[in-house]
Amino acid sequence: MIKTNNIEATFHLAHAIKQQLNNQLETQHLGISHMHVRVLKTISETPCSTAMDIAGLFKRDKAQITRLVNYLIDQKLVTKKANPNDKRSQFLELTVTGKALQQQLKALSDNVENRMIMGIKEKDLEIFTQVSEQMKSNIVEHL
Amino acid sequence: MIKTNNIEATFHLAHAIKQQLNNQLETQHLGISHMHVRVLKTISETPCSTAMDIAGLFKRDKAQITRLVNYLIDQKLVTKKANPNDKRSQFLELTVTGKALQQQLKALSDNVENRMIMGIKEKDLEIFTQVSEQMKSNIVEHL
DNA sequence: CAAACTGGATGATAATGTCAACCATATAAA
DNA sequence: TTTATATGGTTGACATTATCATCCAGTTTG
Repeated sequence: MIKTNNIEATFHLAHAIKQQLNNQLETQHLGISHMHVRVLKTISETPCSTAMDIAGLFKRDKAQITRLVNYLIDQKLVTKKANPNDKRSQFLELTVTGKALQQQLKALSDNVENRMIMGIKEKDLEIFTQVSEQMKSNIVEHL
Repeated sequence: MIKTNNIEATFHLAHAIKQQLNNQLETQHLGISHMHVRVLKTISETPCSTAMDIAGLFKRDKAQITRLVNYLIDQKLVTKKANPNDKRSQFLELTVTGKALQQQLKALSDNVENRMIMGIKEKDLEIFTQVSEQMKSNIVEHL
C-alpha cells in the first residue's frame, strides 16, 4: 500500500526547478533554456564528451541532443574537435565564450539549488540524493 | 559549496518516471499520456475540482489544462457539472468509464511507484518525501 | 450601473521529445 | 577481403508539453 505519492511530488519539484531556471535565464537575457544549461554543464565536466554520450546520460533521443548542441555551436559556445579513434563522432568542447557563460550558469544554478535546499538538514539532503539516485536506477534498469 | 547536484538528479528521476509511465500507457493502448493520468487522478481525488484548481495545483497555464480536460471529455472519461456558485466555471467529474479507467491507472502508477521504491528503507522514503516537499515550497515561494 | 477582474476557450507559437530515414564510417562475419 | 551489420550524427516529420495574448461570459468592486 502506498500512502505518499512520490511520483507526483517528483513531477512537481522538477517542474518548479525548470520554471525557476528558465525564469532566471530569461531575466538575465542569456538566450538559452534549461536544456542548454544541462548540455553546457555536461560538456564542461566531461572531457571528450560526444553527442551520443549526452544522449545516453540524459536518456534522450540523439536527434534532440544534436539540435541542442548545434544551437550552442551556432551561438559560438561550443566547438567540435575531431575524434582520432572514430571519424563519425566528434568531441565537444566549450569555447572561451562558452566557458565564461558556463561560469555564470554555474553561479545561477548554485543560486537556485542553494535556495532550494534552505532549511534542510545536511543528513536529510544526503538521504534525498541517495534515494533519488536509487529510484532512478530502479526505474531505468527495468526498461 | 555544493557537492551533490540535486537539480540534475531530480530532472533525471522525473524523466525516468515519465518515460516509464508513458511506456506502460502505450503498451496497454490506453490512448492517454502521463499528463492525462495526472489530471484524471486529481479529478478523482478532488470533489468539485475545476480547471483553474488543477492549473493552480500543477502550476501550468490554464490553456493547457483546458486542452487536457477537453480531450478527456471527448474521450467520455470526464464530464462537467454546473457550478451553482459561478456560472463561468464548471466542476469536473469522472464518468463511469472514467472511474473504471482510473482504477486501472491507479494500479499502473502504484506498480511503477512500487518498483521505484524497491530496496529503499521506509524511513529514508519518508525523508525523501518530506525533503522534496520542502524543496518545492522553497522554490515556489520564491517566485 | 460602470469598471475591473476572473474562469475558461481558442489561436499562435516555442520548447521538448520521439521516430524513421539517411550518410559516412566502423566492426563483424563470410 | 568483401559483404553485411551496426553505430554516430544529421535531418524531416510529427506529437506532446507549455506559454502568451485575446476573447467572451459571468462576477465582483467601486
